[in-house]
Amino acid sequence: MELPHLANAELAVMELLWQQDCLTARHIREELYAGATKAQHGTVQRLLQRLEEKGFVERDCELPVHLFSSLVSRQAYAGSQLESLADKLTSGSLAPLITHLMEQKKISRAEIKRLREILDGRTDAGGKA
Amino acid sequence: MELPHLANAELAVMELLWQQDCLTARHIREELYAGATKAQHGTVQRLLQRLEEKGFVERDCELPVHLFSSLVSRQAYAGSQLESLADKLTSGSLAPLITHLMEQKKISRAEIKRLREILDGRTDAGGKA
DNA sequence: GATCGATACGACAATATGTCGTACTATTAC
DNA sequence: GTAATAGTACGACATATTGTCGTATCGATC
Repeated sequence: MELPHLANAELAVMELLWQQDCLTARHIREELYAGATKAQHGTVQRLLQRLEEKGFVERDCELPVHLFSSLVSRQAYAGSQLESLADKLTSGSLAPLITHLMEQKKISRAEIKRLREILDGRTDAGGKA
Repeated sequence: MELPHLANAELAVMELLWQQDCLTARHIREELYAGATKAQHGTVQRLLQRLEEKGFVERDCELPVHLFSSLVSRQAYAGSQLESLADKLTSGSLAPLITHLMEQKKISRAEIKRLREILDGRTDAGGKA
């Protein structure tokens, strides 16, 4: 996998595309820069262009007003980031990471229950997230 | 927690300090820049200074040759990074991250076993790593 | 005080990122 | 066809981070 890292503004764009199937640049600008006095046309286009280069976003050029949609799911990105974290810090193993959080009581009882269900194969990791 | 992010060279220094209790700058330079022609005195001092500013490293100034030791364990750092990852991407929940890795078969059977043990409280998360 | 090793830190190059401005294109209105 | 409008492409800049180096300084030893 090994997806590149996304910076804040880029992630904000992806957040929108993860919530809605496809959006125009205008739509994204209105969401992201709602109160902005200056029109951030260029900024959004630039962000989308770079996300496209990174392979995170797809562009439908059928119409003159392009439609953008995400090519990488939130989970795929999150998973890849988690993997590289583990690779960098714990020889690829998740155990030390989770052990530490457990010891620090950073994992709630509900979360523990959910994780156990996931590991047991009952992968209805529903909950809210 | 919320520890700052470490860049590659900084992490390399921490790796050494995680392996050995305390080291001189010289020692670190010899490990990190073994084959270097130029003497990277300054570089290492700078890295150590910045790590000190970030609160990752402690300096013992008793002797004129300072001794450096880590203030943040590998696990603490890894845990904090994992937390901010989850906060940024999955509302703080680990379940979606792990679910995805499981679905992608990115987690080995052994690792699953170990994680289950951790969740069950038998926190002898030994293994390697 | 000269010398040697170590520390302190300013400065620079490279990179990444967010932003803006301008040029170009396509559609619509006249 | 041309003007006006909306959208896209992208060069360019400001800022921040990081790795690197060079120089100044400090302390101990001789």
